[in-house]
Amino acid sequence: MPELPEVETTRRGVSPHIEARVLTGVDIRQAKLRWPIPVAEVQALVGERLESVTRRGKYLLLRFHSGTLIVHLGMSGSLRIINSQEPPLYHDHFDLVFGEVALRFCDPRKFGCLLLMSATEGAIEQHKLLEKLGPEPLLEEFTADYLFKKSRKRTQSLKQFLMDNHTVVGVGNIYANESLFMAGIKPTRKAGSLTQKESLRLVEKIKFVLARSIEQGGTTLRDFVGGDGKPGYFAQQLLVYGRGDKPCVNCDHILKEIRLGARSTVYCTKCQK
DNA sequence: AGTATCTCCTGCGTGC
DNA sequence: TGCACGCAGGAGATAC
Repeated sequence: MPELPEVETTRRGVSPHIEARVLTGVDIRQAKLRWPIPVAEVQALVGERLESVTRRGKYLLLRFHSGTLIVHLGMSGSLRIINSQEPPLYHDHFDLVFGEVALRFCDPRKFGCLLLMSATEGAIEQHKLLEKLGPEPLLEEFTADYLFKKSRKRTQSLKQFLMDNHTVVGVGNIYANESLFMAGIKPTRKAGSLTQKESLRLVEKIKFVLARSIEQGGTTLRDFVGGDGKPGYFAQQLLVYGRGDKPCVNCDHILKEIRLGARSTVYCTKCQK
C-alpha cells in the first residue's frame, strides 16, 4: 500500500518526465474508481501545459492552467511513465498522454481516484478532500507541541489518533507501528495520555522513519519509473510491522500482534510503555 | 465534536 | 488440483 514515502517517491520519479509538457491526450479505460472520474472535464485539459506536480498528504496534485488534477493511489495504485504507444495491461485504468510519453495509472483494487478541481472553484487547498488535512509530517509545522496539544482529552488509541489525517497526514499503518516502537510507546494507550516528553520522541521518530524511507525510495526510483511499473516496497528494515510472533529486535521478547480499528498492530510489551 | 463502524475492491492465503 | 471463503487495507461516509 502506498504510504507517504511511496507517494513522494512517485512524485519525484514522474515529475521530470511530464512537468512543463503539454497534455496531448487523455485515455480513460475505467472511470469507476473510488469516485467516478469526471471524464469530460479531464479531457477538456488537453492542450494545456502541466505547470507543476506537487503533493499534499498522499494526494498528488497536477496543476494545469484551468484546473488541478487530484490523484490518490488508494491501497494498490501506482503511477508510471511509459512510452505512450505501450498497450495497457489489466488494471491500467487511465493514461495522461504528453506526446511520446504518458503517465499511466494502475490500481487493481480501485480505491484510488482521479478528480479535477477547476481553477474557478478557488485554491486547491480549499478542495473538500484537502481542506481539513492536518500538517505535513516532514515540515516544521508538525511539532511535539502541536501533537501534545492536539492529543489532549482524546480517548481513542494513540495509534488510531496518529493514523487520522486530521492529526497529521501520511502516517499510515506501517509507519504508525514503526514510529511507536521506535519511540517506546504502546499503541493501545489513549492519545490523551501522551506526555510532552513522549510527544517529542514520537514526532522525532515519525520524521525520521518517513525521511529515511523517502531516501531509500530514491535509490529504487529508476526501477519503477522505467518499465515494469511496480513501485513495491522500499528496501526498508521494518522493526515490528509484519513481525508479529517474532522476537523484538531490542530485547528478544516475542512481539504481540493485535487489531486496532481492524488494522494490524504489532508491538513489544516490554519495550513499549 | 469525537469516536467507532461501514464501505468500496481484488488478490491472495487457507482449508477442505 | 480446484473451489469457496474470508480477510487486508486508506480514508471518506455514516451513525451515534
